[in-house]
Amino acid sequence: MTAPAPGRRVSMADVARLAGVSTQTVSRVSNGQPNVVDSTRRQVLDAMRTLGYRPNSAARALRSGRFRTIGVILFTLSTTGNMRTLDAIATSAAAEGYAITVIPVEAPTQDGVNGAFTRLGELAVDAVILLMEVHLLDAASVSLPTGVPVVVADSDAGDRYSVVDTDQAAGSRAAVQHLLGLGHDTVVHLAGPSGSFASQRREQAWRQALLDAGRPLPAVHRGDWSATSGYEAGRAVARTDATAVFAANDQMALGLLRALAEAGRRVPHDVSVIGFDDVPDAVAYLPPLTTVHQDFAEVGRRCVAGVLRQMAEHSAEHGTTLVPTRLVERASTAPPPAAAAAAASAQSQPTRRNTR
Amino acid sequence: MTAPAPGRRVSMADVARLAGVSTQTVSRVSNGQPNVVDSTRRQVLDAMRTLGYRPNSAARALRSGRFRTIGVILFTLSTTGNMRTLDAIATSAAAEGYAITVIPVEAPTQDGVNGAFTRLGELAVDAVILLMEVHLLDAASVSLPTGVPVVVADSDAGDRYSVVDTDQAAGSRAAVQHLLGLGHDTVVHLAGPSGSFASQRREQAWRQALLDAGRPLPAVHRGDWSATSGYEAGRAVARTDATAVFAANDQMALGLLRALAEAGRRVPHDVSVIGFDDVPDAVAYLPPLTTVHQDFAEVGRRCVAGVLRQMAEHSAEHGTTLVPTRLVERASTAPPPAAAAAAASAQSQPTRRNTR
DNA sequence: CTAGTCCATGTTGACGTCAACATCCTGACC
DNA sequence: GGTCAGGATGTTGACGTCAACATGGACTAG
Repeated sequence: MTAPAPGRRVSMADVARLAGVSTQTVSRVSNGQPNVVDSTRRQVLDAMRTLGYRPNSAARALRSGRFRTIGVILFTLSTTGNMRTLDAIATSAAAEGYAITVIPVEAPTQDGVNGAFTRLGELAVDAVILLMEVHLLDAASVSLPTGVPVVVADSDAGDRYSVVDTDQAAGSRAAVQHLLGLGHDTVVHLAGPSGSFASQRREQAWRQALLDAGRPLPAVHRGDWSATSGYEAGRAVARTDATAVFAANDQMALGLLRALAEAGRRVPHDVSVIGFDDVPDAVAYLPPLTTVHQDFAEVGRRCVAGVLRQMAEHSAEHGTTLVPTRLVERASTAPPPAAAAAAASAQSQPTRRNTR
Repeated sequence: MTAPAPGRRVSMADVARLAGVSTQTVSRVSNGQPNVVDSTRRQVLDAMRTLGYRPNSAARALRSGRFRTIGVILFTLSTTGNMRTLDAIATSAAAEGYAITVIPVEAPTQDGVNGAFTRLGELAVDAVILLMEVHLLDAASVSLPTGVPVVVADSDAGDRYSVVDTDQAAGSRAAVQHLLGLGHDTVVHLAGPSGSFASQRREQAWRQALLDAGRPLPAVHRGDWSATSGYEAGRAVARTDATAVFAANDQMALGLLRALAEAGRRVPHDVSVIGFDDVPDAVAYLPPLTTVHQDFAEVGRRCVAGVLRQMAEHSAEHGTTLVPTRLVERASTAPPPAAAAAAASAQSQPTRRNTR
């Protein structure tokens, strides 16, 4: 009989026996090679269907040295950015016939990263996408296996790795300029954690934009990306006479909105608020949040394209690719109270700038 | 020389040559087997380090028939639930020495599911976790490869598969009873899409809870889980005299809160709102949202435990495991206006129930 | 009619690892 | 000193696939 031993997976040999051909012919049919006569091909396909044949990817990988799999190393899926980027990575990798293996790092510590890298060495991946800030990578004593293409997202290591990132600086600049353009004297910044590269970049761009416009530079409030930390910072902001706040992400902006509402400061009438990310919920915040849209999907696509290119060209290119942002105007920004009042009293007078 | 050919990965043979032992001894050291003398072991380990040896997982998998990888099939990562469950799956799988391969389904259509299942057949996975509603699975004409352990999350197919799910019914009941306990006459429901199993379960439990309490059954408002749809529904709710709303998820509750605020209905003073999920941001909503906490991490852990158990026992068990929920009381629920007024005017009088 | 060409199909061996079996060495005990 | 036990180490082959080469039949051209 041609029935394979029970409990064993169907192999090419089983199919070949049933179809009455050699395993090589089965291989050719399986890989869609052209030099097989139609009648033979049909026989083989029939046999495959009958037996429920599935190519053994382990044997294939062993033979070819390629797993058709990309590893993604990240700390947590529980941030909007990581999740949406991963989604895009998985989708565009699938389109190229690659699978995605997720390698979580238990804790954002040196040990955690080392552990992930050690596991990585044994994992069946052809390339690696790092979804994390590279200074943690530097702290890791284990280096990446050589010869494995790597692309880093969300980092500043363009001189050593291939990096894909959102254009944090341009986005932040757009946010500040939008507020200044509305007539605000200056813009307060609610920054992310000081250890975060994205946070640093946004903060620096905010500072530079104010400097370039010759505006006063208020003290920085700092959160940890969470809505709760935004709320804490918001209570402090509410005690000041700030008229415009640029929050480094939407979640902190959400907390900020709540703190301002509780303090009786109306948004955008008394205070304008702008966020960063454009999370799906931002449109439903109270009020709907003006924010800087990040194209995470594009970041993910470019990460995949990057590692595939490195694989194809056998190169270890480096350099930074910046994905542009887009300002999404909703209802949380408006001219400052004084400017609005001035505009109301004398509509002809330009309200480019006002002093308190 | 012992240097391996450039471009080739280091194999056991290379290590064996450098250490002056057989490949089998290298294998033994690599797998931590005890019957190797210390001096030999040291030599081998040194050689491994020198050459940067990493076991070839393809060869290992080919030999053992096990990939130490679990496939997770899902439509999108862009829902809180999927993302957090996947995070937990990845973490607990890693703890057991398993990697996670993400298999995205392009579209929630029959074709999309079929495509994913076809790919699955060739993928290097030992087991599968399905993060999707099973009615789509039924529509798929391709069946799961036999002999592969499967666990389904978020579904109702306990009679055919091993299912892990949140206890939707108990959570919904708790939400309704919380509101009734505060003195509301009845509770309006803002349901999820009618095609969703989770949505159906929550809606049914809400209905049953009201029936059990002998309360009137208001018409159902329906959204699509998004904050925007919650806002639309909220505008409709605001035109009614409803005093309590149970939203089927937090995002819709967020939109609902905005619609109520815009309509001048104060939460919780005029209208109480309760959500479902307990997303991290819920604490920063305006007001902070009372909601039903889902333990996605536990769902993920049990999914992994389930497939591992099936692998170990070589069984294809089925049945449903329910993960309990927890009501988180924040600031969006309160007694209804009439009851509050009555309580204020006559504190001694019990306010169990009030009529409009 | 024969030499030559092209193409379908078959045969062989190698990818890297590890289980099973084979061998060899050390040391204990009579 | 000889025998034997037991542990360390080596040898062989198989897992499933596919590239490279081998074979052989059909058809063309001179």
